[in-house]
Amino acid sequence: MVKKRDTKTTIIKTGLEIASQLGLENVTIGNLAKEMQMSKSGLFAHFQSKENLQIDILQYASEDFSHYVIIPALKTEGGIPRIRNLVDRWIEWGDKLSGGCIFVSAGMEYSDRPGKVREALLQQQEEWIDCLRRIAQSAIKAGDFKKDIDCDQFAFDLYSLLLGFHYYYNLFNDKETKKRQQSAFDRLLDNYRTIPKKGKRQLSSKT
Amino acid sequence: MVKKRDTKTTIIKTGLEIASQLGLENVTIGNLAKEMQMSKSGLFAHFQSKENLQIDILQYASEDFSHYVIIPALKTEGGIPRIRNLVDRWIEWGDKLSGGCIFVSAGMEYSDRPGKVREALLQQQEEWIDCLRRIAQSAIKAGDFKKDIDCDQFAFDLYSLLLGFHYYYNLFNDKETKKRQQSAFDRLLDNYRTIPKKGKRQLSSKT
DNA sequence: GATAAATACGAACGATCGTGCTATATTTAA
DNA sequence: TTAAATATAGCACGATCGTTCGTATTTATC
Repeated sequence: MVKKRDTKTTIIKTGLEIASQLGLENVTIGNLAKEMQMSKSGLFAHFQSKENLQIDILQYASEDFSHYVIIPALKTEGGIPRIRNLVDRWIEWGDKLSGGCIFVSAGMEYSDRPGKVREALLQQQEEWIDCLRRIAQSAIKAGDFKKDIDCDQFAFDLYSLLLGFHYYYNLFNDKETKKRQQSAFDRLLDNYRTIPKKGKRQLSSKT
Repeated sequence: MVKKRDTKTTIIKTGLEIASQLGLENVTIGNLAKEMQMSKSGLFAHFQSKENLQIDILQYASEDFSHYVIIPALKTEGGIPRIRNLVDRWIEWGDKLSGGCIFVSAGMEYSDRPGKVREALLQQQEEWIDCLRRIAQSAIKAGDFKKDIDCDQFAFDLYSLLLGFHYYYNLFNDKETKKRQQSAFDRLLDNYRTIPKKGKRQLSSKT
């Protein structure tokens, strides 16, 4: 049993689950300790402050996101297939948490709440958007995207779409959401895609 | 001085401002009373419960939104001009609150938080999305949008875009956000717009 | 096996939370 | 002018918040 050193990780995982449901600011030492069946002070000793706990949760989420979303997507062939793969994994990753993608909810929560937690989140999000931009660039290189597109604009467009998905999916529990997201996503790709042989309108492609 | 009956409204307005910054759940009787320079119990008596206060804040915000966004937009000519007008007002309205549009942040906050506040919010949001749908229908009727479009899909697309705007604008304080939003918005309209004379690609139109 | 370090606990702290109860002003109605 | 209604304040409650401290137990090092 490698129990002891795992305790901190288990706390963080549990905290992540709570954070996705109630928000990162509403992860309290008390309910987290109750969930873990340990004392408040015992749990607290792992982090020295609530702020550290919150940052550790974000850090863990970020690494988990890299592991399950970014790294596998970067192993697929560059271009549109990689983008599709990334989006699929992104949505799947959010599905693992009952409150959806933690970065989406935390981004809203900390938009006007200064402090170290916000700073940590901000840096993660800037890296993530940079990742989206680079993935658009790789699509240009692969010949799937037009050469003169604005990759930052693409990152904005794609992130907006996923925010919409998250909002509809988690607030309304709308079963049509995945369909709508897919439809909007196909159209988004079409706007950046290289024009095929003829000047005709193109249909959305599958997979 | 019609001071007395205004007190409740002032409390609600102040609560709305706090809610937009810290979230609707973090509007506390204590800090709200301090802000209003009155006693907790005196303030509390107006609402009988925190839940009522939160719902009143949402209700006030909804009426204010109708007054400054929806009703004026519906007075402009139907079709794309009305849609542009609506979006402009929507963004302006969010700018009045330091934390941005309350419905966006509250929607994220209550995606996984059962209760009467969530139910009230949910109903408002469904009405709002219905409003977006009807505005798309009016654009069809005006001849600006194609006849065979999915108006619910348009509502999803437009809401997603505004969520992206809100996220970028409030979290990153990115000055380019309005430009990006405008660019994505023009492209969104193009996707629903009736094809002009020739089959050529069209440029985004101004105003 | 002794020792030091890591881990956990119990109890308590001051602060704040939402919410009652009671009393006193203040406004409105008769 | 008085009675009723409304608005506000004061005080207290149990609960929970993040945090500290002293102590016991486990683990790793010599």
